[in-house]
Amino acid sequence: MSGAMLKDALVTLKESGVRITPQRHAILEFLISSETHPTADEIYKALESDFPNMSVATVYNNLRVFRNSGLVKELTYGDASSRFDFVTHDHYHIICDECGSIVDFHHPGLEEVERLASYVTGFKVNSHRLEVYGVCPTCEKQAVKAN
Amino acid sequence: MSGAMLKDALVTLKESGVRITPQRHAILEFLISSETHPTADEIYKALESDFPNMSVATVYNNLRVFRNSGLVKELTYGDASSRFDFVTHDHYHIICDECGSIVDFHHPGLEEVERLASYVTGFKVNSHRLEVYGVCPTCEKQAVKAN
DNA sequence: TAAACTAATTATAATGATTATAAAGAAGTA
DNA sequence: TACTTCTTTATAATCATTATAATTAGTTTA
Repeated sequence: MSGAMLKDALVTLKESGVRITPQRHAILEFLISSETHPTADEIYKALESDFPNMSVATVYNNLRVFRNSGLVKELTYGDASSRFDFVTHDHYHIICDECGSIVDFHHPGLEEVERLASYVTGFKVNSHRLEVYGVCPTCEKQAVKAN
Repeated sequence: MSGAMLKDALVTLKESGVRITPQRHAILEFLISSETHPTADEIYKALESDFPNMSVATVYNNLRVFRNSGLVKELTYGDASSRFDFVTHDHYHIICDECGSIVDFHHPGLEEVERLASYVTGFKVNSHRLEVYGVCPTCEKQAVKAN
């Protein structure tokens, strides 16, 4: 079923006039199979063995292409590098304050919040971003052990 | 009343053992009076005339100090520089996709979302981040005019 | 009030993520 | 197959932010 997602993504790209190169194929495939919201550099390193000559710029360029096609979402957290997430169905992220791990969770969209924001500010609303922060079970366990 | 906010902030700092320097005083004052969620560089430039010898590092250092004391919140948006927001009472931000302007709005906290996220993922929740994106009235007017 | 202790500031260099550039290579098409 | 155009590569540049080390200045206490 992740095979179908890849195929769909390739069709989407082709339809918007984007050429399918081996590098693009590999980056997409890696993103889809990945559970970990990788950084550009992690993608680069993961594909190094298959593409020894690939440039980091290629990874960045293509992530931008994918983002512009709506296939990939960029997650930014100030300090560190951006992370990239293949868009499947809508979900939110919860992020561990200790180890930085990112876990998906589903929740109905926050249309009510969007409506209120629009009403109060006069903006025409396009989208929103929500993240929850906390401590993941693994880190919590270690904290308990340490006491 | 913004004078009271500054006074409170200075007390908070003093109580946590942070020295009050003229630079810190000025940065805080500027942040409180500012409506625009400035970047570190904007703060630096704004205070240049009063503190011709101040270093950019001082601005960054002190913004970190203020953040650690809970006085200031850092807003990160990937591409550009971080923006800094003096914490008054809880509010969310709505951001214009066209011109980047940031406007505050108030909404009851999303405790329900936090609860669900915690339940689904097993995380101990600390906080959340919510932003709404759209087009501000000014940009909307210009878009209409352009058609 | 002045000495002493320690933290803060300054100037500068370093870091690290991301982007720009220009030449070489490869997709897609007639 | 040859052509056109987009993509990749390698490298240098940019820009925000942080580290460093020397100097300066708050704060405390006698």
